[in-house]
Amino acid sequence: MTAAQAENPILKSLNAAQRRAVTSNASTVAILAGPGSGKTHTLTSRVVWLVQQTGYQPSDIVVATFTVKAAREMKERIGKVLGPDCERKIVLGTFHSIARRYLSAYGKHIGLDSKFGIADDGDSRAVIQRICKRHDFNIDPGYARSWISKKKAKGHATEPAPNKKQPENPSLNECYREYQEHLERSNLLDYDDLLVRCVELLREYPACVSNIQAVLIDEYQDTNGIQYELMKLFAQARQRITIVGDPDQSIYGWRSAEIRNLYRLLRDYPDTDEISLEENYRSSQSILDVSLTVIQQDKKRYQKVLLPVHTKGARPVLRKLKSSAAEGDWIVSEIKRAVMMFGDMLTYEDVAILLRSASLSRHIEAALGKAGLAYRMIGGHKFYERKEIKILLDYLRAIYQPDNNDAIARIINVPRRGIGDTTIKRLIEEAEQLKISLWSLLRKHCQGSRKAMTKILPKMEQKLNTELLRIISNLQTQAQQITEDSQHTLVDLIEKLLSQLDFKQYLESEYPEDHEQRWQNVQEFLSLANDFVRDAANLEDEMLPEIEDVDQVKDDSILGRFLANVALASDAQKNDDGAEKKAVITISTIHAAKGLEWPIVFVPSVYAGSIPHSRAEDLDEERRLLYVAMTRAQALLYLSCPLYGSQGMGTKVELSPFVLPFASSAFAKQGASFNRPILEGVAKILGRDLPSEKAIFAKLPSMFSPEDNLFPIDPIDTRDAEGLEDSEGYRPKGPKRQRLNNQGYGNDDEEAAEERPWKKEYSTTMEQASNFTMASLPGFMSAGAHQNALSAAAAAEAEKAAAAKKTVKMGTTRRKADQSSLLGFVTTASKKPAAPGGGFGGFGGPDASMARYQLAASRSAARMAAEKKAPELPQLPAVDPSLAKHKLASGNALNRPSVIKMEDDEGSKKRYHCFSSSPPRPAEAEAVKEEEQATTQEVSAPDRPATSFHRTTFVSAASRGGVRRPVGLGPPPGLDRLRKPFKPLTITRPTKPQ
DNA sequence: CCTGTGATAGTTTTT
DNA sequence: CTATCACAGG
Repeated sequence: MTAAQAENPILKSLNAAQRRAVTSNASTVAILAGPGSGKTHTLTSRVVWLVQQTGYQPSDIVVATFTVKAAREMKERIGKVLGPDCERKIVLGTFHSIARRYLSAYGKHIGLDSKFGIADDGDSRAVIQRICKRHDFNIDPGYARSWISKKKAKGHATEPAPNKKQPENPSLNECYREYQEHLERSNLLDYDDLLVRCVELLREYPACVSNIQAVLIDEYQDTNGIQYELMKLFAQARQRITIVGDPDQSIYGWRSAEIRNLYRLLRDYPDTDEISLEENYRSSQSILDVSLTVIQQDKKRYQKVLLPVHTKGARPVLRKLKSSAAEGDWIVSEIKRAVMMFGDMLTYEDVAILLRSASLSRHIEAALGKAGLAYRMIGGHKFYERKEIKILLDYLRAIYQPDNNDAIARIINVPRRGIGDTTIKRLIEEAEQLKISLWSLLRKHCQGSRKAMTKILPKMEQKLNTELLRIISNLQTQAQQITEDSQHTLVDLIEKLLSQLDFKQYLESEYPEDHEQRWQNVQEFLSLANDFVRDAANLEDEMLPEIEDVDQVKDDSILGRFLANVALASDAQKNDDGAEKKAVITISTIHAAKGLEWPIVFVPSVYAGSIPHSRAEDLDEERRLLYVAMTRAQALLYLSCPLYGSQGMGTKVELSPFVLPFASSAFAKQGASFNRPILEGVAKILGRDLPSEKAIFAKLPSMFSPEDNLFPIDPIDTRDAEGLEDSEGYRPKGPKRQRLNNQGYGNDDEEAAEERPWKKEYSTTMEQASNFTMASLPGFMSAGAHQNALSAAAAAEAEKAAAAKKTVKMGTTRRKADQSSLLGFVTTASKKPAAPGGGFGGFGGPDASMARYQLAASRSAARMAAEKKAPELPQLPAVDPSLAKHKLASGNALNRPSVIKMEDDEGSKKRYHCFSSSPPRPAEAEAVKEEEQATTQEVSAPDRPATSFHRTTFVSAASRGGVRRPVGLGPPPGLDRLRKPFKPLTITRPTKPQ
């Protein structure tokens, strides 16, 4: 066995503990492992092992993950080893998507219509809101929603604990009941229902999982009660379960994840083989050290070993910045410095900026945009949530399920049909009262068979009849004709919908500013639908295995599956086939970053109120969140904290309590010097070849600052440092703005002294960066790049002008706007990957981020201009404003040129038509300098009124923490082993296979 | 009485 | 970016 194991290629890449986990014969295996210990790799390998060595059929294996991304990645990895055939057969996906598959195949056994739809967030919210209003319930609909969700997510296992002192508001139960009733009537399941109903199914009809040999769960610490039940039920035939998890990375408590499930598992399966993975292959030792310092503040947690395999590496940095804007600028400068100083070894692709909440990205995006760095945003807004897409989806949902009142309600007046909110609301109420669907109410009314009580003006009725009703019923007919082999496809259906709605024209009239971009989103949507159809047809994806004597329903229509996919994936698939990979910086929420890693990680806004979030209920979870963020870093880790929060710039902000106690001892105050040993250390961690010193220095621009010294290390808090300021009256403006107004040098000395070098160095660097890139510039530059360059130049000019105003003399000559090709180089460079200065290369979608920046810029410029009553400049946004909202995970979509035209219908049906790499369309107008200048001011000193929103910080959050005790680590009754579930590797119990 | 518009304030994390 | 409010116009 051992000899054979050594030969086995699967096992070669594993260490001893991992190998034991992969090959364990125990029927239940619990793998506990810290970050970076190869959890997913181990789990994947175990799947391979079970197929290849144990001989299970791929179709008899269930692998459940928590997020879509994890599912995709695992699928890919398994496919690589076992081949696409296996990959397809394994039942692999998120809990929700697996549950949906089973429900649509076997749901009829529990009386579920197989054509059920999935109620998304918006649906649930709308329904509950309506119920609350109707009954005048004195509850916050949002609260009711989460209350209901929690109730469902808990599952039965936890239920025997209703003896709480708090008498629940009876209207909550009533709300729950009605909500459920409503969903049922519309044949909808919400996210929790998918799991609840699936549990029901597997209980009552175990035959449909009688084939299951093994169940594997990733990120087990994030499972909630109902998912635990689901896991057990999936495994009910053979009881073979493998779980992987890390309690320290449990960050989904707010979604009812229960760490307790670990103990439950050990209690329910006493023979579980427990394995810890202790080596960390990801991060440098010093990153691990600091991360551990953070997580160890949690006294209740179980100590775990994290053995670094890498060298010490550069000390993690905790940087204090003056303002959020400065924070963004510093991040940019530090990214540039790192990329430069490492020669070709690091690209922008290696950098991630991780945020507690998506809304914190504004400043970061502004700074990146100003510097012309492309980025991709993960988390935050979803493609399918875009207005124009949502409308189409609601039409499709109405076509698929006319009884979906909420979908109908949202499209009744889109495009405008002169029917207002009040009428719609009344119609819904009437339908609900009659216990019929809105759709049949409308149809009956228009056909004259039954007059609606609600007054419907003839004009409305006309439009309803000819537009809404006709379109939907026509398309319903067509939708029924869509089968695998007919020439009617989903895409045709959508295209017909588009033309019947005159959607393009609708967008033009509704969004005169940015209809083009929105129309392109629609094209993207078509392309996604097309991809979906192709994948569904070619791969027969998602098919559950046939089981003897068990019949499943297979009429799962393409449309239904498409809609389910949209609801469950909630993010457009990243389609990197063919499209050139672009090296761009990643901005992500911490939650969305789980399971991922980057060589360089920034965690900005580490202040109380952000992390821990002011509304967070569970402080330990917030700490774990920070721990997760920090442990994403492989080689360089930077935390930062501005002196003033972003909200209105007036609120002072305190360093997060999670790092405060050892802020100065554990962290460096500024970015490390990238000397040779450091560089080599990083190269070693990443397993990359470090360019020679000479090669690196040859590429450094002449005035490049090799150190992190462009920003003061201890920014001085002007307000505190100078008591006078306070007595002179507090002005709710940004610190910088204040300074500009306070030109006098009286008691401002300290501030001025601190400020001068900052500004000066900063602008110089910008120019420098510009110059050096420009120097090596090849001739070609795309229009879009040119435009970016223009605005960057303008911004730089403004920057300089601002600096000049402050009597700081700049030695450099003024650069003219059209000299700006530097950024053009960057853009062009991405097209030739190995171009010299490739460090700066990967700069794929500058148009996107730049455009966002510009948009924000021109808007605020306009606003400021208006405020000042200055003569308004012609406002021609150079780029479609909608870009600013476009946070599609794949940056590609952003770059889609507008060359796609409707008449080009040959091309528009091709698969890649949306991923052309041709240059962006020419600018429609040039940025005007004054505008940009205003912009720069705006960026550095937003002129917003101060709000004291962040009052609620650590303390008050703590006091609220008592309300919901983290489900915890309190020792479950009895069994001693439950209290210390994971022994070190050395204590190995004999395992008895069953 | 109803619809459309403008202004304003508040925005965790995700299946 | 979106829910809510006040107001003008149909």
